[in-house]
Amino acid sequence: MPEGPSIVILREAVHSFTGKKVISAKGNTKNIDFTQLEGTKIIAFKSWGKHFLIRFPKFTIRIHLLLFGTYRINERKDSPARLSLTFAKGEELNFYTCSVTRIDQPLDEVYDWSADVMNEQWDSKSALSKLKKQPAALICDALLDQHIFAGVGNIIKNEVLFRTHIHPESKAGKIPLAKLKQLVNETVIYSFQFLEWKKEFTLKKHWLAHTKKICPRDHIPFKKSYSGITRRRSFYCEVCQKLYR
DNA sequence: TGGAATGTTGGAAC
DNA sequence: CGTTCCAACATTCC
Repeated sequence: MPEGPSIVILREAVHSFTGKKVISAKGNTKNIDFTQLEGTKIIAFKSWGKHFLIRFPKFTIRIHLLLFGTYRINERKDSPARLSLTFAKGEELNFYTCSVTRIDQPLDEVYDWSADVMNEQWDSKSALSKLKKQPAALICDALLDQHIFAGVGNIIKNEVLFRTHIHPESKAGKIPLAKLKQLVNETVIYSFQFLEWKKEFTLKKHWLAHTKKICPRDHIPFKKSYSGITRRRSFYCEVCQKLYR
Protein backbone atom coordinates (compact mmCIF):
# COMPACT_ATOMS: atom_id res chain seq x y z
CA MET A 1 0.00 0.00 0.00
CA PRO A 2 2.10 2.78 1.30
CA GLU A 3 4.91 4.23 -0.79
CA GLY A 4 4.60 7.89 -1.78
CA PRO A 5 2.67 7.33 -5.03
CA SER A 6 0.03 5.29 -3.21
CA ILE A 7 -0.53 8.20 -0.86
CA VAL A 8 -1.03 10.47 -3.86
CA ILE A 9 -3.74 8.07 -5.07
CA LEU A 10 -5.39 8.30 -1.65
CA ARG A 11 -5.21 12.09 -1.72
CA GLU A 12 -6.81 12.23 -5.14
CA ALA A 13 -9.47 9.70 -4.16
CA VAL A 14 -10.73 11.79 -1.23
CA HIS A 15 -10.47 15.16 -2.96
CA SER A 16 -14.25 15.57 -3.17
CA PHE A 17 -14.42 15.62 0.64
CA THR A 18 -12.60 18.95 0.70
CA GLY A 19 -14.73 21.62 2.38
CA LYS A 20 -17.04 19.06 3.96
CA LYS A 21 -17.93 19.16 7.63
CA VAL A 22 -17.15 16.21 9.88
CA ILE A 23 -20.38 15.15 11.57
CA SER A 24 -18.77 12.58 13.80
CA ALA A 25 -15.31 11.19 14.41
CA LYS A 26 -14.64 7.82 16.01
CA GLY A 27 -12.03 5.11 16.09
CA ASN A 28 -9.63 3.18 18.27
CA THR A 29 -6.69 5.57 18.05
CA LYS A 30 -5.72 6.93 21.43
CA ASN A 31 -3.75 9.81 20.02
CA ILE A 32 -6.45 12.32 19.23
CA ASP A 33 -9.51 13.92 20.80
CA PHE A 34 -12.35 13.09 18.41
CA THR A 35 -14.65 15.83 19.72
CA GLN A 36 -12.27 18.46 18.37
CA LEU A 37 -12.87 17.20 14.84
CA GLU A 38 -16.62 17.11 15.07
CA GLY A 39 -18.37 20.10 13.53
CA THR A 40 -15.21 21.31 11.77
CA LYS A 41 -14.60 21.48 8.03
CA ILE A 42 -11.77 19.90 6.13
CA ILE A 43 -9.79 22.68 4.49
CA ALA A 44 -7.54 20.52 2.34
CA PHE A 45 -5.88 17.16 1.89
CA LYS A 46 -2.13 17.14 1.49
CA SER A 47 0.65 14.61 1.45
CA TRP A 48 4.33 14.60 2.21
CA GLY A 49 6.11 11.40 1.23
CA LYS A 50 4.20 8.62 2.95
CA HIS A 51 2.35 11.02 5.24
CA PHE A 52 -1.31 11.70 4.45
CA LEU A 53 -2.45 15.02 5.90
CA ILE A 54 -5.97 16.21 6.65
CA ARG A 55 -6.01 19.96 7.22
CA PHE A 56 -8.57 21.39 9.61
CA PRO A 57 -8.80 25.12 10.45
CA LYS A 58 -6.77 24.89 13.66
CA PHE A 59 -4.68 21.74 13.24
CA THR A 60 -3.78 18.86 10.95
CA ILE A 61 -4.38 15.15 11.33
CA ARG A 62 -1.48 13.06 10.06
CA ILE A 63 -2.10 9.52 8.94
CA HIS A 64 0.71 7.08 8.25
CA LEU A 65 -0.33 3.73 6.81
CA LEU A 66 2.96 2.04 7.79
CA LEU A 67 3.20 -1.47 6.35
CA PHE A 68 -0.38 -2.71 6.68
CA GLY A 69 -2.57 0.38 6.70
CA THR A 70 -5.67 0.54 4.53
CA TYR A 71 -8.60 2.85 3.98
CA ARG A 72 -12.15 2.74 2.68
CA ILE A 73 -14.18 5.55 1.13
CA ASN A 74 -17.93 5.30 1.75
CA GLU A 75 -17.38 1.69 2.76
CA ARG A 76 -16.34 -0.17 5.91
CA LYS A 77 -14.22 -3.17 6.66
CA ASP A 78 -15.25 -5.71 9.30
CA SER A 79 -12.31 -4.80 11.50
CA PRO A 80 -12.45 -1.72 13.72
CA ALA A 81 -11.32 1.56 12.20
CA ARG A 82 -8.42 3.46 13.69
CA LEU A 83 -10.11 6.65 12.54
CA SER A 84 -13.58 6.98 11.06
CA LEU A 85 -14.95 10.30 9.83
CA THR A 86 -18.59 10.61 8.87
CA PHE A 87 -20.12 13.41 6.82
CA ALA A 88 -23.58 14.44 5.67
CA LYS A 89 -25.61 12.09 3.47
CA GLY A 90 -23.94 9.05 5.01
CA GLU A 91 -20.56 9.68 3.42
CA GLU A 92 -17.54 8.45 5.34
CA LEU A 93 -13.77 8.01 5.36
CA ASN A 94 -12.30 5.08 7.27
CA PHE A 95 -8.66 4.36 8.07
CA TYR A 96 -7.40 1.05 9.45
CA THR A 97 -4.21 -0.11 11.18
CA CYS A 98 -2.44 3.16 10.70
CA SER A 99 -0.71 5.71 12.86
CA VAL A 100 -2.84 8.79 13.61
CA THR A 101 -1.29 11.92 15.08
CA ARG A 102 -2.26 15.53 15.43
CA ILE A 103 0.00 18.34 14.20
CA ASP A 104 -0.50 21.77 15.72
CA GLN A 105 2.33 23.66 14.01
CA PRO A 106 2.02 25.18 10.54
CA LEU A 107 2.86 22.46 8.02
CA ASP A 108 5.55 24.59 6.42
CA GLU A 109 7.43 24.41 9.71
CA VAL A 110 7.10 20.66 9.92
CA TYR A 111 7.72 19.59 6.33
CA ASP A 112 10.41 20.24 3.77
CA TRP A 113 8.24 20.03 0.67
CA SER A 114 11.28 20.01 -1.59
CA ALA A 115 12.20 16.59 -0.19
CA ASP A 116 8.97 14.92 -1.33
CA VAL A 117 9.60 13.16 -4.64
CA MET A 118 5.92 13.51 -5.60
CA ASN A 119 5.66 17.22 -4.76
CA GLU A 120 5.89 19.95 -7.37
CA GLN A 121 8.38 21.67 -5.07
CA TRP A 122 10.72 18.66 -5.26
CA ASP A 123 14.30 19.85 -5.67
CA SER A 124 16.86 17.49 -7.18
CA LYS A 125 19.75 19.78 -6.32
CA SER A 126 18.78 19.73 -2.67
CA ALA A 127 18.69 15.93 -2.70
CA LEU A 128 22.07 15.84 -4.37
CA SER A 129 23.64 18.10 -1.76
CA LYS A 130 22.17 15.99 1.05
CA LEU A 131 23.71 12.91 -0.56
CA LYS A 132 27.08 14.61 -0.77
CA LYS A 133 26.95 15.28 2.95
CA GLN A 134 26.69 11.54 3.61
CA PRO A 135 29.50 10.06 1.52
CA ALA A 136 29.85 6.98 3.72
CA ALA A 137 26.17 6.04 3.52
CA LEU A 138 25.22 3.07 1.38
CA ILE A 139 22.99 4.12 -1.46
CA CYS A 140 20.33 1.56 -0.48
CA ASP A 141 20.02 3.35 2.87
CA ALA A 142 20.16 6.85 1.40
CA LEU A 143 17.29 6.11 -0.98
CA LEU A 144 15.12 5.09 1.96
CA ASP A 145 16.08 8.17 3.97
CA GLN A 146 12.85 10.17 4.14
CA HIS A 147 14.74 13.41 4.77
CA ILE A 148 16.32 13.03 1.32
CA PHE A 149 13.71 11.07 -0.67
CA ALA A 150 10.39 11.35 1.15
CA GLY A 151 7.98 8.85 -0.33
CA VAL A 152 10.56 6.35 -1.57
CA GLY A 153 10.07 2.85 -0.21
CA ASN A 154 11.69 -0.50 -0.77
CA ILE A 155 10.05 -1.19 -4.12
CA ILE A 156 11.12 2.14 -5.60
CA LYS A 157 14.60 1.62 -4.13
CA ASN A 158 15.12 -1.72 -5.84
CA GLU A 159 13.62 -0.65 -9.15
CA VAL A 160 15.59 2.60 -9.38
CA LEU A 161 18.90 0.94 -8.51
CA PHE A 162 18.33 -1.70 -11.17
CA ARG A 163 17.29 0.82 -13.80
CA THR A 164 20.39 2.95 -13.13
CA HIS A 165 22.76 -0.06 -12.96
CA ILE A 166 23.89 0.74 -9.42
CA HIS A 167 24.68 -1.91 -6.81
CA PRO A 168 22.66 -1.25 -3.63
CA GLU A 169 25.74 -1.44 -1.40
CA SER A 170 27.58 1.30 -3.29
CA LYS A 171 28.81 4.16 -1.14
CA ALA A 172 27.08 7.45 -1.91
CA GLY A 173 30.39 9.31 -1.94
CA LYS A 174 31.97 6.90 -4.44
CA ILE A 175 29.30 7.19 -7.10
CA PRO A 176 30.41 9.62 -9.84
CA LEU A 177 28.46 12.86 -9.84
CA ALA A 178 26.84 12.27 -13.24
CA LYS A 179 25.69 8.85 -12.10
CA LEU A 180 24.33 10.26 -8.85
CA LYS A 181 22.37 12.87 -10.81
CA GLN A 182 20.96 10.13 -12.99
CA LEU A 183 19.90 8.23 -9.88
CA VAL A 184 18.13 11.25 -8.41
CA ASN A 185 16.33 11.95 -11.68
CA GLU A 186 15.35 8.34 -12.20
CA THR A 187 13.92 8.20 -8.67
CA VAL A 188 11.38 10.88 -9.55
CA ILE A 189 10.66 9.44 -12.99
CA TYR A 190 10.07 5.95 -11.63
CA SER A 191 7.93 7.25 -8.74
CA PHE A 192 5.53 8.85 -11.23
CA GLN A 193 5.65 5.72 -13.36
CA PHE A 194 4.78 3.77 -10.20
CA LEU A 195 1.80 6.09 -9.75
CA GLU A 196 0.47 5.41 -13.26
CA TRP A 197 0.99 1.66 -13.07
CA LYS A 198 -0.55 1.49 -9.62
CA LYS A 199 -3.65 3.27 -10.92
CA GLU A 200 -3.84 0.72 -13.73
CA PHE A 201 -3.33 -2.16 -11.27
CA THR A 202 -0.29 -3.21 -13.29
CA LEU A 203 2.46 -2.20 -10.88
CA LYS A 204 3.73 -5.71 -10.07
CA LYS A 205 3.72 -6.72 -13.70
CA HIS A 206 6.23 -3.97 -14.40
CA TRP A 207 8.70 -4.87 -11.67
CA LEU A 208 12.11 -5.60 -13.18
CA ALA A 209 14.01 -6.35 -9.97
CA HIS A 210 11.85 -6.24 -6.85
CA THR A 211 11.06 -9.84 -5.74
CA LYS A 212 12.52 -11.12 -9.01
CA LYS A 213 14.74 -14.18 -9.26
CA ILE A 214 16.41 -13.64 -12.64
CA CYS A 215 18.02 -10.52 -14.06
CA PRO A 216 16.06 -9.58 -17.21
CA ARG A 217 19.22 -8.12 -18.76
CA ASP A 218 21.75 -10.86 -18.10
CA HIS A 219 19.43 -13.81 -17.46
CA ILE A 220 21.40 -14.87 -14.40
CA PRO A 221 20.07 -15.19 -10.82
CA PHE A 222 19.56 -11.98 -8.88
CA LYS A 223 21.28 -11.67 -5.54
CA LYS A 224 18.99 -11.11 -2.58
CA SER A 225 20.38 -9.55 0.55
CA TYR A 226 19.27 -7.57 3.56
CA SER A 227 21.62 -4.68 3.05
CA GLY A 228 22.61 -1.49 4.81
CA ILE A 229 21.61 -0.25 8.22
CA THR A 230 17.99 -0.43 7.13
CA ARG A 231 18.30 -4.18 6.52
CA ARG A 232 15.61 -4.10 3.89
CA ARG A 233 15.80 -6.70 1.16
CA SER A 234 17.65 -5.77 -1.95
CA PHE A 235 17.35 -7.58 -5.28
CA TYR A 236 20.23 -6.91 -7.63
CA CYS A 237 22.41 -8.26 -10.39
CA GLU A 238 26.12 -8.50 -9.67
CA VAL A 239 26.95 -8.28 -13.35
CA CYS A 240 25.02 -5.25 -14.57
CA GLN A 241 24.75 -3.23 -11.35
CA LYS A 242 28.09 -1.67 -10.58
CA LEU A 243 29.46 -1.57 -7.06
CA TYR A 244 31.08 1.78 -6.31
CA ARG A 245 33.31 1.42 -3.24
C1' DT B 1 0.75 -22.89 7.57
C1' DG B 2 4.38 -20.14 9.19
C1' DG B 3 7.01 -16.63 7.77
C1' DA B 4 7.81 -12.57 5.53
C1' DA B 5 6.61 -8.03 3.85
C1' DT B 6 5.44 -1.59 0.16
C1' DG B 7 7.41 1.02 7.54
C1' DT B 8 8.26 3.59 11.65
C1' DT B 9 8.64 4.27 16.64
C1' DG B 10 9.86 4.20 21.35
C1' DG B 11 12.60 2.78 24.63
C1' DA B 12 16.34 -0.21 26.19
C1' DA B 13 21.18 -0.64 26.09
C1' DC B 14 25.55 1.16 26.08
C1' DC C 1 23.25 12.65 28.04
C1' DG C 2 23.67 11.22 23.12
C1' DT C 3 23.61 7.49 19.92
C1' DT C 4 22.46 3.01 18.32
C1' DC C 5 19.82 -0.91 17.86
C1' DC C 6 15.99 -3.89 18.04
C1' DA C 7 11.39 -5.37 19.49
C1' DA C 8 6.84 -4.18 18.75
C1' DC C 9 2.99 -3.15 16.06
C1' DA C 10 -0.52 -5.70 12.83
C1' DT C 11 -2.57 -7.58 8.10
C1' DT C 12 -2.29 -10.13 4.06
C1' DC C 13 -0.38 -13.20 0.97
C1' DC C 14 1.97 -17.21 -0.61
